[in-house]
Order: sequence, then C-alpha cells, then structure tokens
Amino acid sequence: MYERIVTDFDIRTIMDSGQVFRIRPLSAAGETFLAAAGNHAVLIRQKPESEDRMRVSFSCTEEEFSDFWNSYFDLDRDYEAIRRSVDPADVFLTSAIRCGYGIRILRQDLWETIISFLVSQNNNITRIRRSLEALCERCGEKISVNAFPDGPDDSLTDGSVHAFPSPEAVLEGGPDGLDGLGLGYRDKYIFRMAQRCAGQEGREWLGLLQKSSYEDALALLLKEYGIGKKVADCICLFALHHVDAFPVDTHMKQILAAFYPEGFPFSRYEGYAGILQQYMFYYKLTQRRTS
DNA sequence: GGTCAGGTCCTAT
DNA sequence: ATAGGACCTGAC
Repeated sequence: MYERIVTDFDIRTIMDSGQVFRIRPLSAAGETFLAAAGNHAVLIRQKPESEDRMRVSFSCTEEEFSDFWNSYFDLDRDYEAIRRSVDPADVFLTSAIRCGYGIRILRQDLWETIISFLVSQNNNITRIRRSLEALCERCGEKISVNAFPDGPDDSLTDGSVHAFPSPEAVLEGGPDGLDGLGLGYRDKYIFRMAQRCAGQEGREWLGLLQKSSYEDALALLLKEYGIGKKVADCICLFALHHVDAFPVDTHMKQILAAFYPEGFPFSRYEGYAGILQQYMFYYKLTQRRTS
C-alpha cells in the first residue's frame, strides 16, 4: 500500500467526468474504488485531509505507483495554475472549475481508449460501461488486485477483475465473437480496429500514433472506419494526452451555443483547452442530473 | 412506449 | 462540399 496527499484530485469526480469507463466504486457508500486500466488494476481510497487536500491510498507498492499510476493520473501537472488562469469574468467556466475540482486528464492506454470511444458514439455512459465490462469479462484475462491490509475487499483477490483484452483476444471469436455485448452496430468498428491493431504491424501503428503530434495523430485516426472528429479528439486527449484537443459532442455544442455565442476564447487557453473542456463537460452532466 | 444517448457512415444533391 | 437519414440497444 502506498499513500500520498494530493491537491486537485478526487477519484469520484474523475470517475464521473466521462473520460474513463473502468473506474467504479467498490462499496456503494464507501470511499473505496477499483480502477482498471489496460492490464493494471488497483484499489483506491481517499479521505479529505483539508479544504483542498486529499489523502489517497493505493493498494500497490510505491514502485508500481511511480512506474504507472502516478503518470496515469497525471499527478505531476499543476492543475491549480490551470484553474487560476480562467477568466474571472467567465461565469460559466468559473462555475465549472469549482464544480469539477479534482478532475485530472488521465493518460489511458491507447488501444483501450480507441475501443472505448468507438463504443461511446451515439450511446449513453451506463451502456458504454456495461458493454466494456462485458467485453473485458469475455475476452480479457483475469488479473489479481491487491487488497488493502484492513479492507473487506478480499473478494477481489480471487481474480474477479479482468484486464482489457488484447486486439488478438478480441479477434479470437471471429466476426460474431462480439455478439451479446450490447455493442449494436459498433461491433463491426471494433472488430476492424482489432484487426488494425493486432500483430507486429498493429503494434507499429499504435507506436506511430504515440509518437505523432496532435495534428498527425488526428489525421491518422480519421482514416479509420468508425472514427470521426469527436472520437479522434477523445483519443488524442484521453490517451495521447494532447491537452489542446477539444472534443465537441452534443453537450459541448449546447454549451458553446448557450454560453459562447461569440466563440470560445481558445487563444486565451492555447495549449490546454482540452482540460477546460473536461471541467465544462462534467459541469454540464451534473446540471442535467439535477434539473 | 417514445426519446435519447459524449457520432459516423452513406447517399443524394 | 454539404445536408439529411439510418443505425443497435436499453435506460429513463
């Protein structure tokens, strides 16, 4: 177990911010969460330490934390500086960053993120989660998760968590191997993308994407079947960490029309507008729930 | 029971 | 080049 006190971190806000689909609360009321990413998984507990600081425990060694989770949660970036840069006269954005305190833009696995956002199109978050979980259960290998020493979380040590499947594992069942996962018409996009990413050639393509600039990565992704501008931007932002990518979906369209009729001030936030997009998107979701 | 989901593809102008 | 319709499915 590794413990750390952090600012601008709230695992619940991150979980609900729409960028990731495989973090879930472990106990309904508690403050323990299970985060699965690629073939890694960890339990996370958090407790407010002060107004703006959180005590966060990870059920892994310090080594695994610094090798993987530290970067995954983007813990080396100064989000306070980003929040401070927001125009105080911008009422919507100011409200959004207050509401979304604790958000961070994750560095998710590229292949997993491509599939996740292929599934996300014209879909709702509940169903996206269900489909991805079902895909992992059917095609992904079981992985073990360390429990907390004092936790009632031992049920997870028996291998009930599944890794995100490899492209090869997705291909294994053939074209009909994805039936029954609730993917609908998206199953063909996913199957073709698995063919694209499988094998030596597929790994090289993924590697090329990793090394590409935002502009080049966008162009490469847009050539693929089932990937349009919005999904491509999500992949650039949530996996490749091009934080200037600014995905515009139905919610963002509504926000831009309602609050930025003269256009969003991209030049003021050049280089990191995608992070602000995430606060705005999350804020919109919370508003919808209560109205 | 319709409507709506973090869109994209395909076809017709 | 751009607009409009079709699309799987289930949660609400």
